[in-house]
Amino acid sequence: MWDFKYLQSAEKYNEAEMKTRDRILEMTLKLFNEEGVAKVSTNRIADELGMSPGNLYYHFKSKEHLVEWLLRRLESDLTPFMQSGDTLVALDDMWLSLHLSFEVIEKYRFIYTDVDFLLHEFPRCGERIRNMTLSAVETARTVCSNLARSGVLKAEGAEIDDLAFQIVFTSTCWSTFSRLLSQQDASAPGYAAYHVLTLLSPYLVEDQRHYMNYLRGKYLK
Amino acid sequence: MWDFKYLQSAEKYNEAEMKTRDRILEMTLKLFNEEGVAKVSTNRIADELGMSPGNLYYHFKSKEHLVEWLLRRLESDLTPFMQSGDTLVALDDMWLSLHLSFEVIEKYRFIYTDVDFLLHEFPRCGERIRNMTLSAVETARTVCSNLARSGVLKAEGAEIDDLAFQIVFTSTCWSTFSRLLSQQDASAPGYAAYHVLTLLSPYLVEDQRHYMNYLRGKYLK
DNA sequence: GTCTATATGCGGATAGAC
DNA sequence: GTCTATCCGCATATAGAC
Repeated sequence: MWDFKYLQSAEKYNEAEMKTRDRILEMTLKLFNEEGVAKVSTNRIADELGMSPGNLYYHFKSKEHLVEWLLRRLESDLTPFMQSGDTLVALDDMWLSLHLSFEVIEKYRFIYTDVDFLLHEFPRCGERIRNMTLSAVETARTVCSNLARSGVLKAEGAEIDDLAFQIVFTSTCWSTFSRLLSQQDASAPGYAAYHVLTLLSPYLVEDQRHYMNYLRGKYLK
Repeated sequence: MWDFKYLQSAEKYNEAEMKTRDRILEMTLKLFNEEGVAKVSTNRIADELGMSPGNLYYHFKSKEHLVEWLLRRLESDLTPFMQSGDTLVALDDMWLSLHLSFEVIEKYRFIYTDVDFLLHEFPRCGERIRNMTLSAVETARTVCSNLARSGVLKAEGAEIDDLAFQIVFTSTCWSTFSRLLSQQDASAPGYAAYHVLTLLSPYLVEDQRHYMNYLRGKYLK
């Protein structure tokens, strides 16, 4: 009987805690994306939530932990794409996968626009970002190899390596560059996909290139 | 007679002042590059120079002014390359121009690695960086057009625009990405040139592509 | 030009009451 | 879980003596 009550109250306890934790993480993500990690203080985050700084620190014991948990979320949101390397054999599959992963990246864009700050300020987070990026290169290489094997892509050896590298480079740095070029930047994820497809374009076999130009065109309304 | 003396002393005054100003700017550049604008305080810069904070503020009345003067230097170091668009008709010329401008960019890399912070913290500087980048795109477009006209490059219209855009994107963001991938990063400017040449590669006419692969190869010791 | 001393405020983070 | 109050340190920037 009180077992049940205990469980209930434990559940309630967790639910409430998770709710506050999530509210904090969501506000943190919003502010970090909008104003940058360096400029947004923990006090500021608490303020915007109508919450005391003490309470925020009850849930996350340092600013670094806020970054770390957001990074975990990014990692887990990207996992499906990182594991799909071998299932992508057609251009269509690859395009969809790219497009969806850019939406994830755009959601956590501060990780990329503030990467240099994170590298210096929170080395442990920097290490995670580095590892994530390195395995993204591996995934991209696998995808390109498979596209080449299935005859969609005409590239070999070093060309594939360079291509995979440039795809990840573009994915990683695009938000920084697009924010530099214009303050209002709603269309950023679409253009990232556009530019990655542009990188692939010259290596595609003729008929696939036409199809891809059709896909690319859709990003330029 | 005291006219002369007056001039002399005015000169001395300026020499001394310029020397201190330059020492400050050089140390600032070094520290900003190594640790980021957000992390390096004006007190820290003064400390490293064995100088008082008051003295530093006598020469530069705010942190923003330090950034602004370094930005001016970057702009003036890049000017020759920005104006050379129409004189580059061979691949060789373009390559050399690229290589040299990457050395300049690498020298002021903090401008690029901290661009998002600068955009938020010092909007006036952000505006300058944006304008600089936009005119770099214009220059790149001119260069690509000329290479196409002289038969080195096989590209037209939208392809040239995309290419120019990607060249500037790569130049701008390369240092951020290379720093993400490895802490020790001496070879960064070389690799930036390598990747820009890789972007051009598929659009070059046959014989030029072989020559360019030779150039690219030199970056991979 | 350069220094010492200092104003002023905000940053991250903690203690202890409720 | 949440709040109030607060510690401590460092940041930018200035005043005024030398």
